[in-house]
Amino acid sequence: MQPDVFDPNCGSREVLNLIAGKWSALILYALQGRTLRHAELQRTIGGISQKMLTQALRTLEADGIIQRVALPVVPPHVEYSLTPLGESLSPLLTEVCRWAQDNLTDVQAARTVHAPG
Amino acid sequence: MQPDVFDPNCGSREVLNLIAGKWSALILYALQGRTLRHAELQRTIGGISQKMLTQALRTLEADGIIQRVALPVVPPHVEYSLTPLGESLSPLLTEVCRWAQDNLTDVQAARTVHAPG
DNA sequence: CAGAATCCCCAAGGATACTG
DNA sequence: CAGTATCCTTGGGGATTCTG
Repeated sequence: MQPDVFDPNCGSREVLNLIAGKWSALILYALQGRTLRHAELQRTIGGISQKMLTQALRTLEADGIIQRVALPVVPPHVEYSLTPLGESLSPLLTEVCRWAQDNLTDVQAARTVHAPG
Repeated sequence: MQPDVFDPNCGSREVLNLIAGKWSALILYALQGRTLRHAELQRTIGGISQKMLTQALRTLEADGIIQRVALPVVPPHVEYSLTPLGESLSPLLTEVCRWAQDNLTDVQAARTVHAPG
């Protein structure tokens, strides 16, 4: 039996929801091919709160998507990067982010047509 | 100035959030290359409520992603399909759904390692 | 700097009932 | 069949404060 995202009881549905989170795609996009620290991530991703960033990072780490490395120094120095599993997912979400940017105009035009007045 | 999903004030962020909705990816996945009626969509996507399906369809329609065709018959017959814009987005989300299915095992393994006991 | 903890609010979303 | 309307609950998520 293959995993099936159309099946609400299949684990792949959770995985999909993890990805569908408001911030996951942006975090993966930001970590594409580079390592960033907590503060750098927050600065890169405009509008994300510290709480949500931490929470998303924890979840993504638990799911094996990103790797967290804490250097034992004072003040703390924590680096986040993609795992191989994350590297395989990142390009897909990057594509989606790019699509959002590239097709913004078309979407806005559709909205105008659809909601006249 | 290019659209930038990292900018919280850029419209592309909304577009991304539209995609990031809990059901959008599944709906686009389900409509990949075919036309489905309301009830068929609900049957295909396990676990979605009628309310959420209708709501998501309305939003996707307003954003020019899907097309709604209501045949003037009794009882009502309404068909949903992708617009050209939707056709350009669908493959990307389909990839993400497939990734969720294909990498379910790895994610579950990572969770087990990460949360021992 | 990284993040844990707390408070609080609103929107997502489910369940149910009703309509053309 | 394809919705709309209503009620209600959950938790997503922001703001703020505190700590090693």
